[in-house]
Amino acid sequence: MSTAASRRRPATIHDVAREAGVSRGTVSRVLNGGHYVSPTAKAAVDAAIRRTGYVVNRHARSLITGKSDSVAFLLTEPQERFFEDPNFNVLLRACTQALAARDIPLLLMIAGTEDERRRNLRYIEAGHVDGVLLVSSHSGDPVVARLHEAGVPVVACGKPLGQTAKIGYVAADDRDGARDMVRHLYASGRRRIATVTGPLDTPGGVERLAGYRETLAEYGLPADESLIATGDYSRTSGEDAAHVLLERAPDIDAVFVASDLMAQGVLDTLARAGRRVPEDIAVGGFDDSPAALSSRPPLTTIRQPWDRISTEMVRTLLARIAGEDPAAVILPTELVRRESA
Amino acid sequence: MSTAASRRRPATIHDVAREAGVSRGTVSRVLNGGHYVSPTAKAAVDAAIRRTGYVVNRHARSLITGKSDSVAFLLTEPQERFFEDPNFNVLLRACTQALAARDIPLLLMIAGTEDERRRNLRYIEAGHVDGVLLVSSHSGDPVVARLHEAGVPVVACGKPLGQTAKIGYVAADDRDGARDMVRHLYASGRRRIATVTGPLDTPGGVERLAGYRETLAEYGLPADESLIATGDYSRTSGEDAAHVLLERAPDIDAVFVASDLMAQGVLDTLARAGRRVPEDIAVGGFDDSPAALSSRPPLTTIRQPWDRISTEMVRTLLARIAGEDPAAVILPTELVRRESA
DNA sequence: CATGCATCTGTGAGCGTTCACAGTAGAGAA
DNA sequence: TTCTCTACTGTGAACGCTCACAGATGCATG
Repeated sequence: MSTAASRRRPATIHDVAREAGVSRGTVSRVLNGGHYVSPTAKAAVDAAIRRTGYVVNRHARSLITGKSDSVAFLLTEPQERFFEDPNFNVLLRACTQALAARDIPLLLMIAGTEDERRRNLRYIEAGHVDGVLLVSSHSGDPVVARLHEAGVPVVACGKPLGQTAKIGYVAADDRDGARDMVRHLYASGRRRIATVTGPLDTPGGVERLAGYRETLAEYGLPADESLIATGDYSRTSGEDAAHVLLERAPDIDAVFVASDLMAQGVLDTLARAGRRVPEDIAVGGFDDSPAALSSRPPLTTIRQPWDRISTEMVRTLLARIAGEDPAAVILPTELVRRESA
Repeated sequence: MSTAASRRRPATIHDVAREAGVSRGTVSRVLNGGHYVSPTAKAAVDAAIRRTGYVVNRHARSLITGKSDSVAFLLTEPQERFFEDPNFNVLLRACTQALAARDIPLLLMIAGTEDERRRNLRYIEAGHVDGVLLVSSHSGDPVVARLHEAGVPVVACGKPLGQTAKIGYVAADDRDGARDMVRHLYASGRRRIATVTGPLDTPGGVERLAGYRETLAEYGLPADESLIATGDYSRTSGEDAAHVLLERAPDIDAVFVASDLMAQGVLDTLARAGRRVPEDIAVGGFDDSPAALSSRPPLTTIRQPWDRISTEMVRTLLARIAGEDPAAVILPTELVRRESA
């Protein structure tokens, strides 16, 4: 068994070449696509690789190619959101797997504090990764500019706000999703439709609000600012926002909430205020997170195609690394009807 | 500004040496601890590093040292658990940050399918990472044996069941946590205490059940097998288990559930069956996940020290990589009293 | 028969480090 | 003085790979 040799010292390209009776160059060519290699040579090399258990040493390769064949998943959120938001999990998992399919490892980086931000940027700018999948919803994030300036390929999740630099991104069609939801509320007979927005320095905050406004205008409903409350995507901020709305406009018959988590908070407040959902007030969420199913009643919500977002992010980033120009990809959302509206 | 040079081609150790007026060797020594370097030379090198913006090329270093200065976080769970279980998030985040503090990148690997498992093992066995943080609760996982066999340092999260190989791990004291909870239920006057266990091929499944049994015995309560139902940590399995229990033993006055998520399911079923919590039946969970707070009523539960578990995993793994023998670390849990019990 | 072109192959050089080793200088002991 | 020891420094030689290049072969073209 020559496979036993794989225990002691890992086989090198030399070992494979000797085993196959060819030169290093030929083995290398087989490894990199097999162009300009005769069928016989290729077969011999493949067999030798199998026999020796050879696996390419990525460090040696990277040293000369200057590429690392790895990608960073950089999260520049304050920590709470990472935990509370199930979308991050789906995103992270799907990105990992989409990359794994291409044999590219994913380096997970969390830049919550200033110190972490510095460390991670240093690492990335040193060229230790070929590209960055960026999750950073808040605008004015200095990281985006730094990365762009350093010439590192970046693809963001969600449109980076307030960014002069042209940077690729993949996002769900927030605005259209919001429109769908408000249309649905209108179609079920609601006319006093309020909204709880996300933070207005996030794309989800502004875009969903915009969709809400457009749809009201579309139906000729008055633009009443007292029907708009702002939250921060947390459950408690949903509770607070609902209080505000009930006080300012007790006659509302529907609320479009910009996230399921906040919608849960809204449901809590509504229940405590004795309002029945959906009989008295319809509630629409956004995200189709697990919370949407476990809430009482189950939330009608907007599903974002997180797995497609992930695969598109990976695809776009790899294209960017290969030299393509940055592109924006907008993916459609889907209305999920449950009992709350 | 000599910093401008950092844009074109990254500075090498050569550049730093020239800039500082010393040899490569001296720069290298400064980089690796600064032993056998005169104060003047060190100062000159430090200044040169700052001026040139030099960052060590890890590939070149790894090529010669044979170490990668990176660690894999390997998840061999079926996908659902990863999403549903908030503990994974805390664990992943804390591990990432504990490693980042030592400038060690974390490679996230998910081995759900057989194909992914093979790919990841190949990568790890090729020596591309120095060690593995393993999250794999089910017993008989071939990955554990493979990694151990390949001589890769591994630290598992939770005690690996059914493993002959001696492998380091870090875990919360499941058994003791379960004892605390059952004692708490007993102290509040309950005498017909049922339990919903986790899968019995997971440490959390067997250990928490063991703690339950021990405590009943401790109080001289009869060991009644009809009071024991098994779930799979999912919410729906909690619902089902509660149905089973109510049917088999309608007179129960308390349930110790081996996870908060299942406890939520139990609460649902109990509510539908018209049983009041905690008046009729007390419910105790396990994990202190966000679900514990958002459920009605809020769950009395057992908190596992996930941040400490994470830092201990990282510490133990690094020690293992440095040559220490594998060690088991058991960390204490904490009873969190809320309204459900 | 020379020429060109496409296909295939081997050979050095070098990527940016670390490591082993040889060597220097200065301090203290014989 | 001479020797030894310690602190420090510079110099090849790797590490395992890819890349550019040179050379070889076969086949069609002029």
